[in-house]
Amino acid sequence: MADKYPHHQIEPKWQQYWDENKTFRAVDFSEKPKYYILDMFPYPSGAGLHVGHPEGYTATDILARYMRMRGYNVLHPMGWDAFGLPAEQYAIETGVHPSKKTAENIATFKRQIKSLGFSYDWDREINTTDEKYYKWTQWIFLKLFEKGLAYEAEVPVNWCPALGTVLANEEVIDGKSERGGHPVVRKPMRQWMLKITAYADRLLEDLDEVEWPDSIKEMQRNWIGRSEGANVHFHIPAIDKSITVFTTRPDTLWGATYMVLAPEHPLVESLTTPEQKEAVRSYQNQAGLKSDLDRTDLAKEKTGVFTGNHAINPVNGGKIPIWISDYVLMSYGTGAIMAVPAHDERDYAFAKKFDLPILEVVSGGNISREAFTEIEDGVMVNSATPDGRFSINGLKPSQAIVKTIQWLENEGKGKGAVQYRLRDWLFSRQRYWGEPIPVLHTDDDGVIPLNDSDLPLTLPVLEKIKPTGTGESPLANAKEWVRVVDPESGKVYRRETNTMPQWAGSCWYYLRYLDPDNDKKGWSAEKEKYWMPVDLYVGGAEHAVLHLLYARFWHKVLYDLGYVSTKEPFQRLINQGIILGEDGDKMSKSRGNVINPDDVVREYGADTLRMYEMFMGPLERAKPWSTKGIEGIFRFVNRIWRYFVSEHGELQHLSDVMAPNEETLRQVHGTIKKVTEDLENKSFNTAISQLMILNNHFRTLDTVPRESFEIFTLLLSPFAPHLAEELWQLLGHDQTLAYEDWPKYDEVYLIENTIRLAVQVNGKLRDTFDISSEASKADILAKAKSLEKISRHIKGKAILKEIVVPKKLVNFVVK
RNA sequence: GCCGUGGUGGCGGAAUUGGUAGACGCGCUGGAUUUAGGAUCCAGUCUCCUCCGGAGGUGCAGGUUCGAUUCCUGUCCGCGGCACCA
Repeated sequence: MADKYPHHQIEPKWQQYWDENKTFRAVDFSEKPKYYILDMFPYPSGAGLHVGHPEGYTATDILARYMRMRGYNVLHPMGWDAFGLPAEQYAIETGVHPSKKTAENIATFKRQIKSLGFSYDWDREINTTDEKYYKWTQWIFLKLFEKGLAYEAEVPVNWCPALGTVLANEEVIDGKSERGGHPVVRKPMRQWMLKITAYADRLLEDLDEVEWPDSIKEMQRNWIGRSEGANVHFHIPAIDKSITVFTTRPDTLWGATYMVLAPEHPLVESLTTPEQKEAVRSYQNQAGLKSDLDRTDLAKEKTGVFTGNHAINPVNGGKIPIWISDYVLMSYGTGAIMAVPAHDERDYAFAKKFDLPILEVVSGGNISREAFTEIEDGVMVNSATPDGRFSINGLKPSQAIVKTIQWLENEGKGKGAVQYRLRDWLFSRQRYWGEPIPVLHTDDDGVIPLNDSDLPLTLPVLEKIKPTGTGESPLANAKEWVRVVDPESGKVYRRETNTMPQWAGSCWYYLRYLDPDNDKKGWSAEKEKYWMPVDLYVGGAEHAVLHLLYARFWHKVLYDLGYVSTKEPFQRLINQGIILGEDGDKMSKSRGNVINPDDVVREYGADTLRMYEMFMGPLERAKPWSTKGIEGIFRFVNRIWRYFVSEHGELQHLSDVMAPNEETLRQVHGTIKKVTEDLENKSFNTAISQLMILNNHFRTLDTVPRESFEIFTLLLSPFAPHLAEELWQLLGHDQTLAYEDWPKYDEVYLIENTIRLAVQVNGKLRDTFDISSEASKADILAKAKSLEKISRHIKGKAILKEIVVPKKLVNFVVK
């Protein structure tokens, strides 16, 4: 009995070989077609790699290796998204500087990733915390600033007193901080914002140009949330001002029986009547105390207060009461709505609660029971101007919308408008461990951007990183760094102490890989033209919206400025599903179901881990880990090894002279076909199962023709590269197989002389039989009828129909 | 609530221009080998029945069809995202 596959020797041996020979270096500019295949780079956490990381990395690695063998010039890089809160929190707790902790974490991640044998071009490794990298992150910020896309604003932010910092919405879960679970309150603060809303339409439209999963595109569309409608002006005689509302249903203007303002609306103060002042103020206070979440939580029951004042409905002169309620958000539209209770569910609920009139203007529903919101089924009624000169009665709502907008525009009472759910991007963080924002502030609140030549603006080394407690970044503690004196004028400036969010570095890293050592530019135009766009981008679905939207936004800005040549950065996208614990739950330390890839590599080797992660099921789906399952793959690897390699380390069961027989040729070429097609479709699990089938076939042969085994080795190599390289060397080759031609199949060998047909009677399977693939329809029917099991079922019955599906089945319909 | 996505043996999963449901792997059962265990190898393994033959079966209920995991209608459940967006 031969030994087990000695992965402890073989895997490090080939990893070293690939390193020393720079086997996977991507060459800029080549006659070969290019293929840029990218992984979402990891945040190197202190916990190290978990088995979820290698899932996507293995998929891209298999494809990268496959594409090299298909003759492509492949760019497949890896790097580190290394800024972020955890290292800063760690520094605050332990006093260890984030740069030190980050370097350690990166070293661990790199060792772990390298132990899996991925074919990255390590010469292009990047690190977002490297000043040579973030110099260019800052440079892009200056471009955004020059274009007027970066601005400062007082905005209410999620202030977490315990962390002494402001959190992004995505870092707040259930009103508590994601890290630590501390309470979070809203507090207005001066912040940097990026005007992503200026690109809303293009971010939406260009989704049509990329090959992404529909679900991700849909999520981005929903996030952008474009809706068409009209802004309509309502006059308020008491204060002689008008309030503009946004509505998607201008057709229902005649049914607007009241108006609602957000409690924070600036006109609330002036239009509230003295009698209502008290009630309004107390409602405003209540609403102000609630976080957004509380407001939506308590939304089941509508609340609100009458301001005492009225507005004039512009279409019919009707006097309608103005209320305030927190179901109207200041942050969307104009912070004011016209309420049409008959045709809007929220308005309906509010009107019922406060006994406000409900007026039907679209017939077809039953407004005594519920709001009728259909815009295709239904007919406009009660909708004409008092003088009768304009009417939409009798129209479908969808037509009435268009007509009403035209009329509003002609009358100067409103205008067609588009609203987005998307908000501008809150871009500053009150943190130390991030890219410094390269601007100076003057005494009089002026902002002066740094010159390109002043970049990078590096982080000062702080002896101790601690929150200022005021909400400012710990950088504010670096007094000498903050104070800048102009040597010529002697003027004193204050540096910006906010830093950029973690998203910043990941918004353009795919460009830095193209030209990682360039210190004159972020990347060269020629290299960008050669390599972009990213042909395939693989990562977790948790980045479906934010990272991908932010990166697309930056890319479009760079496109407008002429720095990149493609409208979209990522042509194709695949989201890998998460790997669950053996118990089917999400892996987490608290559940104790975490699998450490180091343990798996030690016990089974990298080839087994790689193949198991691919064999578990379709890449996109969530799948539970199974220790028994990985042993099955380990057996497969060992069966290959033991059958073909003797205990003396020499090949066996092979023949140089024997030609493959018909069956072996069919199996080998069928496998080439199946594996190739599966790789094109990213169906790694079925490709591996086909390799198993071929290996099972080999093991039924005493002697396997060498040429057949060589093909098997090449087909196996993207999946289990260490094992394949070793076999390739044993087969007598003195160079890596990484650039061997991918095997081609010949249809000739796939033709079967005899085929097995199924025979059904009334659609039920009754028997099967073998017949020449060339047999005529008549022969097939005759033979089928002659089968004992068939004649039994058709005897004495009338055959109504005889169906022959070529190469598949025969079906008799009898009665 | 809305949007997206999925539901197939004991388990992971395979098969959709509609054509033999359960490939491959795990687990399980039996056998070989072994002092024994492990490892390895061979065979079997959707369920049920009156078992050389039948019946049922892809979340559930219907429909279209000679034939449905695949198409259509309704419905239930899991997962992900959004959540008063006017």
